Amino acid sequence: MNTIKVKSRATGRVTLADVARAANVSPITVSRALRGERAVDPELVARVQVAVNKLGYLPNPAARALASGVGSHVAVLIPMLSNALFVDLLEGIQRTLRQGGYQTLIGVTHYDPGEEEILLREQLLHRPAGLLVTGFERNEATRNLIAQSGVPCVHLMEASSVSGAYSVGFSQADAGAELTRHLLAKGYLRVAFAAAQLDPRTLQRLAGWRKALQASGLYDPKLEWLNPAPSSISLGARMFEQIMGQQPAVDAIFFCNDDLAQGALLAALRLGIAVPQRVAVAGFNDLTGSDQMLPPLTTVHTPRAEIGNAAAAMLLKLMRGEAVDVPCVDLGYRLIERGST
Amino acid sequence: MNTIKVKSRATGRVTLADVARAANVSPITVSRALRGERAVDPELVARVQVAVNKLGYLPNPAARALASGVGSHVAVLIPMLSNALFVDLLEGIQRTLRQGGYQTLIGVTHYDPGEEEILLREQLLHRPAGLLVTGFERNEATRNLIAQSGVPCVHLMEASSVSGAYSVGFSQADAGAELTRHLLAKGYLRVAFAAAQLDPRTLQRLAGWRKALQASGLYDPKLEWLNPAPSSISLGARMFEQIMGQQPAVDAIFFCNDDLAQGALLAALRLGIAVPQRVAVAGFNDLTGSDQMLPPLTTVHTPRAEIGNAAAAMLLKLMRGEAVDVPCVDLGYRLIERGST
DNA sequence: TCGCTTATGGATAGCGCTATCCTATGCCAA
DNA sequence: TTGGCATAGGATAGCGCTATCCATAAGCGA
Repeated sequence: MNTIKVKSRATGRVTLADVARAANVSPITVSRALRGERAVDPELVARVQVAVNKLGYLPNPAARALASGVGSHVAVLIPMLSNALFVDLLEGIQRTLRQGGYQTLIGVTHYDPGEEEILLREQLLHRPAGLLVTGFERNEATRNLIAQSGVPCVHLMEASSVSGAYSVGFSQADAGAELTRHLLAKGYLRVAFAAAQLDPRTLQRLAGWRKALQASGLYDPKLEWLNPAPSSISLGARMFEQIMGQQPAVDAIFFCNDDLAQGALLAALRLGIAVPQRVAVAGFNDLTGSDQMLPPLTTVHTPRAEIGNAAAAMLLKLMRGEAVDVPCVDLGYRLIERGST
Repeated sequence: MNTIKVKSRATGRVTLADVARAANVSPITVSRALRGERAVDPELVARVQVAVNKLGYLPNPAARALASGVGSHVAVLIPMLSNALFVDLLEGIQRTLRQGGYQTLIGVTHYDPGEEEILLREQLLHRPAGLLVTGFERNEATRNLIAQSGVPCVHLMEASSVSGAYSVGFSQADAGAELTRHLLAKGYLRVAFAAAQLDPRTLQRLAGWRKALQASGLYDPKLEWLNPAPSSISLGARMFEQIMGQQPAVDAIFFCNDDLAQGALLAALRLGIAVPQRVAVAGFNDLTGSDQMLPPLTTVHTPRAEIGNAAAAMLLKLMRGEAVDVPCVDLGYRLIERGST
């Protein structure tokens, strides 16, 4: 018998080889034409394009990943999705990355360095083309993993210029200090700082608050209210009651996140404590609803969607091997004064 | 010259072939031992395990995907991350899927059927092992894509038993009706329904409300306040002002989502309208902060984390080719009566 | 004219797995 | 004994791309 034995596992999908045949060029030329890698005669590129459109060719990401050793997705590690801040950040990231042809794989670390390490290991297995991580603080193993992986990485939400690292964010410490100075300028003398979760960025805001108070000679460690529990509206309410109960002299409270501050405003309403007359309340991040509170909440607006966009755009450049002129982008913040101070 | 020409693009990572050599078996046996596919002599399995541990072997997902034609991830399509409901849902999904060894790829449709279709096409390119989509309503092209892809799919948040489809959720219509009956039982006679976004599930709750009112002979089309804009706290405030301005006779309002209801409660506070004396307010979903409002918000608690878990577990079974006994799981809901009604 | 470099198309050989077929072995009924 | 059949290991051949080397052509100074 002289029949050719064919054991095809063909999936029926149009492959690069089909396009090559239709365009009458070699497969590698199609590959190069589509990726823009190396120079290809414009006429051939056009022929390939026609064939691609006619056949409806769509590249197979798995094959591409296997052959090139790098995937067509970006791994994003963020602490928590229940903080609206990160939802906005993610929205910006996804939008920009999709336009660049990359998928976004989200890993939620729950603020746990160990979980972050595990997640990163898993993600690295999938050979992401890029990495977006929140802030700079993480355990050594994780830092080494990032460095040794050789995967381009941009750090989110902070703007410190750690040598050789890329980042997009703003100075959390400056923002904390500025909000504190606003309160001082308003005449408040005993400005408490109330925080939950105590992640690195919260602690930077704390440092900013401390610095501003110390500069005015008004710093007092008893004004620090730090609670490691997760941030939430109800925790804000509890902390407010606690502070007012134990330190009646406090005349302003800077909450490290708007959800806490919103809880505090609701608690004040419940307890009949006048804001801002009896005590002023300020938040951070300008989350949904803060402008609807009673009174509307003074806060600091942070440009997280823009940070997501900019970080993704920077990462796109890095993944394409293009040069990034400014490795550390500071997008600033904006004090928003409302009725609560 | 008789040197062997080696042009290795080897990545340096431990491959299945390395494990096979170390365990002194063939590569395919390693593959089978690790996947549990086909029977393999327990002794060989043990030898393979030892080799895997010694070498620290980790399978390459891209190679697996290319060879088998199916990826090691699940695509999830949800409408929006800014509704906390979906964040909780996602958290449940991710947790369960990760334990099953699958990655989660999130696509946000922004409640746009066209965008859903585009996202699905993109995702299908990546040959997901499974699919999780929100509800049943989508355009025909998208439905066909799902059906023709052959990818196992579970529908989230609804519990209707569409033939042949898998779903985990609860009856939105029943929940809407029950909350309405609660209001009627409390003696309210002119119960308005105020909704935004107007997605399918919202409309099902609307239908439930309608049915309950009609059953009591209290239905009046003028009590329907439907706004296609995205749901938010501030929109809730605006809608509340509008309703109270235009229909002073209304004595209770059922908002289709807690964010609207929270906005309404804040507006009531601002306007000096007593809740529930002058008008009762109820929400839906029991989102964060609803229990902290003034007065605390009556609402319907929906088990979205559990829905995520259960849907992911069902999908895991389907992806493994196991039988699913109950294709349509109803996880129910729970009326939570608080001070606002 | 000869080399030399710079473009550009293609042949070849994998990337690291799994589907598929084949073979060897053991067990049982007839 | 023999055939039938289930069990389990392995050889082979891809999956659909891209990295790498090679070949050919063009440009150009000496």
